[in-house]
Amino acid sequence: MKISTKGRYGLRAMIDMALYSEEETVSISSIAARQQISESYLEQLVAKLKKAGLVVSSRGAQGGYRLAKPAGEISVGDILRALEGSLDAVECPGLQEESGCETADFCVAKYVWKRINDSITKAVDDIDLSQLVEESRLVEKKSQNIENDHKAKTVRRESDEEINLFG
Amino acid sequence: MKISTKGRYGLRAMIDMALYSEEETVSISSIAARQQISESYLEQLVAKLKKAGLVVSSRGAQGGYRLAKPAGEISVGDILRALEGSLDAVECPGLQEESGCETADFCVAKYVWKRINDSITKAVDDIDLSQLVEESRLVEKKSQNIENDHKAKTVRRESDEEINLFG
DNA sequence: GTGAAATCCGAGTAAATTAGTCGGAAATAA
DNA sequence: TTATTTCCGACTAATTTACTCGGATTTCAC
Repeated sequence: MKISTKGRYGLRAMIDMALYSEEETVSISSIAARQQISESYLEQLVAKLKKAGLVVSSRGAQGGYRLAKPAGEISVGDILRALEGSLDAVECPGLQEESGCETADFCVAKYVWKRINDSITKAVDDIDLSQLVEESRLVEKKSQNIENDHKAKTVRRESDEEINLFG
Repeated sequence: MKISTKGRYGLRAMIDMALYSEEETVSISSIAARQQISESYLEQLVAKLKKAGLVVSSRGAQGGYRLAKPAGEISVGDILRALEGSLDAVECPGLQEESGCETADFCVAKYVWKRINDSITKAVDDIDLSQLVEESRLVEKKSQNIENDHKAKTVRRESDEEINLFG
């Protein structure tokens, strides 16, 4: 019942790309360095993201990757499904019409599986990359402000917004 | 990102027990037969449920298992956690205070993991065994009615209630 | 045109997890 | 006393995870 390193690293890579790929392409090696992920492993993950049409690449020196669409059009669900496959916690045949499951008619566990699946789907499809990029810039700004020790009130307001968005 | 056979079989076993253990204990072998689960494997699962205090046993001939508390006091979350361990899809150290994660301050992926974890927790803790027992009796009644081909309107009303409960 | 920097591609692999099986000891009702 | 049942630990095959590695191909910069 865990999201594997594929999904975990892959989402971080996509956030990284969203942050850095607006003007130029970013290389696997630069993402790997920033995110502390093995380069050769990340290569595989990005290949899946490319196959799913979430990123585009340019080969050769100075090449790299960019998002294939605006960050606002890429949901966390798109990313995780590209890397992990179906996010359904239970692939219960009883949930389909004409199921192959003999006990489906009497089995009420399927309602539980459906609820869990639906709640996961909703959670991941409600967040898109642009929200995470925004949040990321907010966090960065906040830590800068704390370092500089000024504009305390502004910081507090931004922090509240963050809670509204993700709390 | 899947709930394993432990959780899947185990929940079905608990529903079965809730349906049949009100008056008498039920044996592993009878659950296994009804639910089409291997007897020796089910043994292991029920041991976990017992350890978690969800069922009690009586040994020897005519022995078996019963729920340790009323069905209404046992949530699906209790059952699945007893069998699967933590249901968190990501055990992200950045979600704890004083995390060991170096990049936690800048990592916004953690908000995603928190959301997913919370939505799963809510989904499983909102359903208890008594709801599933009720639903199960409803489904059984419905199929009896369909067989007998009468009381069609009553059936339709009950079906609507079912949708309200689990839709 | 040569070299360095990149993506691209497939194969291989150690470790962990899953989904069980098996054999037998201990308890208890009939 | 015997059949039924829980209880317990060890074992195992298959699958999945989390990578690594070697090399082919493309393209920019000089």
